[in-house]
Amino acid sequence: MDMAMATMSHKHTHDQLQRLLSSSTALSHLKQIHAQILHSNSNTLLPKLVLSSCTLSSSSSTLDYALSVFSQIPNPPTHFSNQLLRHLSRTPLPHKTLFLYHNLRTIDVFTLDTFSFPPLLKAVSKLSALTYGLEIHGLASKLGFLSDPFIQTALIAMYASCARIMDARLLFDKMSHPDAVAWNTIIDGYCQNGHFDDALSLFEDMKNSGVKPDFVILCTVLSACGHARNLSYGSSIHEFIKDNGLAIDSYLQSALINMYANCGAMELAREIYDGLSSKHLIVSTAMLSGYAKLGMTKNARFIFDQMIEKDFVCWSAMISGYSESDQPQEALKLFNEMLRQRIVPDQITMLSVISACSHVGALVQAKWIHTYVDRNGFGRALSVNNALIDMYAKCGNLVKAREVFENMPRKNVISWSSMINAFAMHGNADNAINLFHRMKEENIEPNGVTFIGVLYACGHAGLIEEGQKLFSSMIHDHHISPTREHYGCMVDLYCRANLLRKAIELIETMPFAPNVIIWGSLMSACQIHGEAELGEFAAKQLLELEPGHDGALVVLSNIYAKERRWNDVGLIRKSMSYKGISKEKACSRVEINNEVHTFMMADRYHKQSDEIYHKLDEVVSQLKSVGYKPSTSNILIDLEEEDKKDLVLWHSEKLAVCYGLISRRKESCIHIVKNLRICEDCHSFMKLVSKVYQVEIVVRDRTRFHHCSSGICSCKDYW
DNA sequence: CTAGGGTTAG
Repeated sequence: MDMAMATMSHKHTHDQLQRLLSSSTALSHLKQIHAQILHSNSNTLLPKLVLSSCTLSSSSSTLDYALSVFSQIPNPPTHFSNQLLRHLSRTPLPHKTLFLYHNLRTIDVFTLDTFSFPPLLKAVSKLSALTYGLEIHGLASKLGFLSDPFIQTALIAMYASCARIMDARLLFDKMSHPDAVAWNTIIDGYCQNGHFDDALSLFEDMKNSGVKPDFVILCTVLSACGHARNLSYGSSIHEFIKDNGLAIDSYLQSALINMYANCGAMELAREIYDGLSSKHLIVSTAMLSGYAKLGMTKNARFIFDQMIEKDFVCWSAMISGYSESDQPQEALKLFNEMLRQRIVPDQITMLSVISACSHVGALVQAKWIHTYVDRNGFGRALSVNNALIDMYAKCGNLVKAREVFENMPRKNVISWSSMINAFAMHGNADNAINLFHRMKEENIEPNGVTFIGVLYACGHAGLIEEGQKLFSSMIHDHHISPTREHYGCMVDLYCRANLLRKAIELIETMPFAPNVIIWGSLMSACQIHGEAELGEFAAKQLLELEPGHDGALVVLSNIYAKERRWNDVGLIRKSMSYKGISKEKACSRVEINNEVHTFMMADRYHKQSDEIYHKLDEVVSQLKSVGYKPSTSNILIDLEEEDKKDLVLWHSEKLAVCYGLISRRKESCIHIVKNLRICEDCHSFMKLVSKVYQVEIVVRDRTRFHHCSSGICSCKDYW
């Protein structure tokens, strides 16, 4: 490489340049060769340069460079643009393929031949960009290419991955003699759309039609078994492979391992895995994700760390493993490490990362991820934007969530539902409901999830009648049969409004047995409205369903504590410690000047701890002068009154807000994320601080957001 | 010697 660079100063022959092109390993080097090519008029080398830069890396900048060189080539031969299309469609950044397609279209329609369509459709499939798919289908039709079986199969794949499985099926049924590839594509299509049982029955159809299952189809079917958690069918395929003495290649190995792993049969997966002499990258990824899905992230990480060769998929698997197993910080850490090692993520990686960011709830990280997404061309994907809406909402920034939503060129029912849910979470019921009506005006059909959002919004804003109307409209106008979750929303709506009789009536008449969530909602309502007797009943029902449910035990003891029945409190505490149950430790994070600080109750780990407690004293006396009285009614433990006051004052969110007051820049709001529900005392504390110190405070607790300013909270004390 | 399908991440 150094030698190559050293020779750049003098003029090169065509052959020399060609050799340099094949040996280049850096973009900067290719750019120098580019200059030489132009200088020596060896323009016939430009295509070679384009392909070299593509194979060098699939990062956004390298591909952009390749495309810009391509655009300098006058009249590129079709076979060459096809090669480039094919290459781009296989990178993690398939939208570059469509970019090239646009350029080609502006040159001349007939630079596209039948060979151009499969890669184009592949890119469309990866992006699930139906609008492009339809356009390209139309173009292929105009050019008379639809009888080409390659294009037919690619179209089936395209429709299937754009969630139009029926269109895919129609095309498939039109094929007179579908070959193994076509069968596989349609079976895989059903899998992608979640119809695993249909996929398995199509597999039977295929066998009956006389087409012999090949390796590829066996892989697809095994994967269907995994998704359908159909261990018996999966095992029977395994038997079939053994009986027919088929050699098991690395694809089949990973398909088998994955099937067992997805069915939760890690021992069987492990059995195959341990027997392998060399652990192929993909096989290891399958094992890794099997463990990750079961929440066994340590086992997963062990495999990950032992892998010598890692691609973006296994990084994604590990990241999503953390993200889905309640370790979002680890997920983000790993993503940073991935970028440091210059591994290019794709859309799916980004979805996991965005989801991890939502779980963490830190706005700085959220904004950083958003910038990254936009700079690297992921911002066009519908699913990515949907995830961004949810992320901003869960990070407390409704304005940004809305900005993403409004700027989306295309929205689907998930986009609308996410935005409605975002408003609901923040107690902004009016906007949630307005958006719901706007959605209907734009003829987007709401689904069951959409209604969960609006009903939740109504419940949290005390809009009883509106909620009842929507619930009935869902059933009668939209023909959606309510699930247990919908009933849960309605029960909660009545509970919060202190219409406990109606809540119970609904619980008794609904066609489901009440679950933990429904009893929990009734129980909390009783606690807030001081209905000790009914609350005790609900808590006991809950404990019946889930003995040792920590929330129920805590609430039950709170109910007793409020009534000063210390004996009963003691009994519960004893049974909790006996069963080894304890309330999850409370912790709060505050984000100040792009840094995240974590506080536990009464902790002194922070380096400015003294200052924080000093501030706390000051704040407390300030608030007391405007009428604040520490309320100890929610303290579980039977302590002397004075000690309880200290405990409640040392709640982690109070420490966090004091740190915020010390360190925030002027005018900025204080943003706190708490892992549990905020207690009554902290809630009034926050409201008063927002008034006395004229600061906006946003608290995300376990279930919702509280925006406090000028002494008022967005939840209207109703949570 | 340039064309379609597979395993792993959601």
